[in-house]
Amino acid sequence: MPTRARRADRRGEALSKETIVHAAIELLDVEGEDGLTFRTLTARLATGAGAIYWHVANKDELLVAATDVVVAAALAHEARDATPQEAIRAVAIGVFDAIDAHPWVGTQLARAPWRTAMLDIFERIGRRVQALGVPHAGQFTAASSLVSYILGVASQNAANAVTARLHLPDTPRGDFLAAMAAGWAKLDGGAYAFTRAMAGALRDHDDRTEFLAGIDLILAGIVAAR
Amino acid sequence: MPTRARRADRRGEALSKETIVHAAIELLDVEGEDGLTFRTLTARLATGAGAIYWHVANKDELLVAATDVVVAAALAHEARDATPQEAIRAVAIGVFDAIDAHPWVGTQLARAPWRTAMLDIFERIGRRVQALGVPHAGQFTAASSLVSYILGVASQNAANAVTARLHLPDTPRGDFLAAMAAGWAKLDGGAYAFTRAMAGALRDHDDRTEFLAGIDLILAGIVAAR
DNA sequence: ACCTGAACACCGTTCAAGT
DNA sequence: ACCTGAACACCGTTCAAGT
Repeated sequence: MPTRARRADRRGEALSKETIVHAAIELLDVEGEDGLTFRTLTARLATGAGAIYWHVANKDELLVAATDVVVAAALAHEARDATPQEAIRAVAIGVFDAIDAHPWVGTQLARAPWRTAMLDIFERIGRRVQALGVPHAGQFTAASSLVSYILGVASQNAANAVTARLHLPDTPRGDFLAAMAAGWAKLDGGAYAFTRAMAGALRDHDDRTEFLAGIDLILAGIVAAR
Repeated sequence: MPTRARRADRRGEALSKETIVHAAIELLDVEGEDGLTFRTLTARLATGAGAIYWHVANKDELLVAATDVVVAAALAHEARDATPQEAIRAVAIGVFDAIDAHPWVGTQLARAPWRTAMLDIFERIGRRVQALGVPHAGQFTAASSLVSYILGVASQNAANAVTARLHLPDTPRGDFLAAMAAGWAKLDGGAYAFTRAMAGALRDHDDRTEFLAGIDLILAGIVAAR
């Protein structure tokens, strides 16, 4: 009975959109962005391509659903009795870490905006912007600037990590930064005077700290404009 | 003589990396991100796939080179006798408009960071951050926050435009925003109270103005922290 | 040195056929 | 209603063969 044996492979779970999305997330996490194909997915779920298409319209819908699951998990717990600034930082770090753990989410958020995932982030941030006392006319700008910054930096960070892993696997982050900083230090002192001077800062910086420092910069600007 | 006739198709120009990159840019602009394939490219250049691979290592190198050309053009003219703030705004708008005109550049900058294109933007911004009087220790954070914001928002904007064009072709921007705002206005008042309240702001906002307002927010934060 | 174009190893998606 | 898996129309890339 091949059918029984195959069903057993996904532990008796019936095929459903949820099962499919979770298998997709696992493939994306383990094998990377290119690791998810309808062939790897049908193999893992021990089924045919048509079965997946019965539950899901196409690959894009699958990616959107997977992104929603990860972002929802990242936003799952809300910090109570925190200042608006602390709460905004918490959301930012939550999204940052989620994208760091699932780099493909960064690609996805950069490509298909204003779906559920992004809306949830916007809502979370926006409430805290209101709590900050920003007048109504400035709330849209403040919230969307923060969201854009968060998604932009986090995605770029993830892309960096993927590129680094691709070109120099098994290289510790520190070694990679040192190598890149060495490259900056060798740049032309005329055309790239600033970048060159930043080589040291690049080598010693911490992505998360830097990310949060940028959030604080925007928060300071929001408070100053208030 | 088929060879002569084919050469004539690209107006006597010999095949070179430059010719190839320019043809790629044209395809990307006219046909969109998916419009560039080695088949459309060989058809346009009236040659074989191997000819292109002789000049270019792979599709990724082609995309990177195309991005560099567009960004270099966007940064071509530097504003003289401008305040640092004005100069930063000018760079930001230049990149924004370039990505708006060539949406595929946004995707590219979000995926393959720290290549020439991004480095050039970083350098331009960084010099003005220095001119702003930011102490050395804060320059890296300030410059990379600005660059991240610029690329993040501009890319998201481009992705939005592409999505809109894809799903609702021939719909004016205003109609699209109105439809989206109507969607926001219908959101659940509990879970999405903030987003719902922003429906009006979404409908009436201008992407460029909003983008610049975010830049000003960060600039205000940088000046406040100085 | 540079170009040709068929061939290879993949994709996402469809669909007649099964249960 | 749900699943199977072969088939279709594509991809990027390679490579023996030409000039």
